[in-house]
Amino acid sequence: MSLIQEIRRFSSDIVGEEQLVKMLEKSAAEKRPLRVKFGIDPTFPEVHLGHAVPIRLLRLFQEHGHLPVLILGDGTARLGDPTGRNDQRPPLTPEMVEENAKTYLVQIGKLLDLSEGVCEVRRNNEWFSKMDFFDCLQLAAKSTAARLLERDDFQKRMQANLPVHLHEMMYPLMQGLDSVKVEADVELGGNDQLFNLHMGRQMQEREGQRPQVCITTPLLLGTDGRKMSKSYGNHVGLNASSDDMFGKVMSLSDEGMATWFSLATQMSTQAIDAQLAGHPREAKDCLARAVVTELHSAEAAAAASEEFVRRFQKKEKPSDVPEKLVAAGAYSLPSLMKAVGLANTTSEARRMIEGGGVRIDDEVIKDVRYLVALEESGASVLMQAGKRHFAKISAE
RNA sequence: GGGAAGGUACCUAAGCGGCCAACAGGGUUGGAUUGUAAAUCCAAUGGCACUGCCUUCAGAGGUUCGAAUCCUCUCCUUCCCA
Repeated sequence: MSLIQEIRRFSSDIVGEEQLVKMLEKSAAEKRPLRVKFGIDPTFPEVHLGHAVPIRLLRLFQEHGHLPVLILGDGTARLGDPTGRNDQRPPLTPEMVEENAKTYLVQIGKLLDLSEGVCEVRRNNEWFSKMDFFDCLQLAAKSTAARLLERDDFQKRMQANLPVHLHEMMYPLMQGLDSVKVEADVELGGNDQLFNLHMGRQMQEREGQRPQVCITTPLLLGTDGRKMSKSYGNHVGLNASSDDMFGKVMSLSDEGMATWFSLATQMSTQAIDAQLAGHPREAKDCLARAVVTELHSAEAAAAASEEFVRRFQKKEKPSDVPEKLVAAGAYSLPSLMKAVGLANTTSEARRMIEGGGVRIDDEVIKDVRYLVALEESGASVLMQAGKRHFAKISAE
């Protein structure tokens, strides 16, 4: 399959498709790689599979000899992309951003070769930190209020009588400036990024550069069918353990499977169709294996699958239960649960107990005043809270 | 600068002097069922040394036996006019 065909598979919109075809031809003839920009703001400590879709497309370009320009938005992260948001997020401190930026590189490195020569990693503070107020004014002069207010998010917020802050309108301009600074030929992003990508294209044109081609990738929805986001808890982190990742994928709704197959795995369309024709559970197992294989290993995937069957289909205990040590003594059950982290508060622990969700050594305990006797050093009990959480508690 | 409407738990949103830890829906959590899918049903949903106690209804004061509810000031948001 040619590069352009593969690109089409992973994209939902290509602005300047004809231009892209010509660029690819020219690049091949002149042996000059295209500069393909992808920017990500280190606003959270975790990168998830949703982010992985454009990254995978970026890798595709890389495999074909082009140069990924990865922008870690340590400048833009301070502001935060208002896309899809109807509230302002609390501003991040430079320290938090730096912390996140480091882990981002590790996580993205699982999918993309970040070695020098085959990839360019930039931080946009390189230019934003040097701009003074008048530079900012100049940047603001690059667009108009009407143009920026066209954005869907802003429209919706204004209709709902919610605030739209001035600095939020700067975000697309900042992202556009990135494109100018790195002289991007192509920029990738999720399909909610179209507006921002367009801005880069326009700004480059104003600066006398060749406008970038904008490619957006379809959105990978979270396991519950909503937009994948950490705050919904429906995301699959690239850093997640193999068991966790496998379990998350298995909890995916059936409707989402087809998209997940095509966006989160490397499988061919034929292989995917074959899977989808079978039992949904088997298909999902195959999907989960594929995902875990890419981010961990085939062995880890096989192990995670077995573990999953053992735990949830056969309802056996997990093969390794975290062990917690406590001082010898008798404990009231709710406070012990809080102490070992199976509940956030004792009230929460009580609720679980009353709801029949707590077992000690396989026996359901419904009495909130139950005392766990761990008087002798070395004594231990197996505690289960809910379906997934286990702890082996031993007395010191 | 002038005028109007608002700020209630994770979100939406009732309550407008005692029956309020606060209606309802969403979400979340636990349970049943199941393919840890969907759908459905039940329950819980501020904290704690839990038949009680403590801290909440933007913030600070005040009125009252008693305030989320009334008054004063402050902070924040939106809308209209300039």
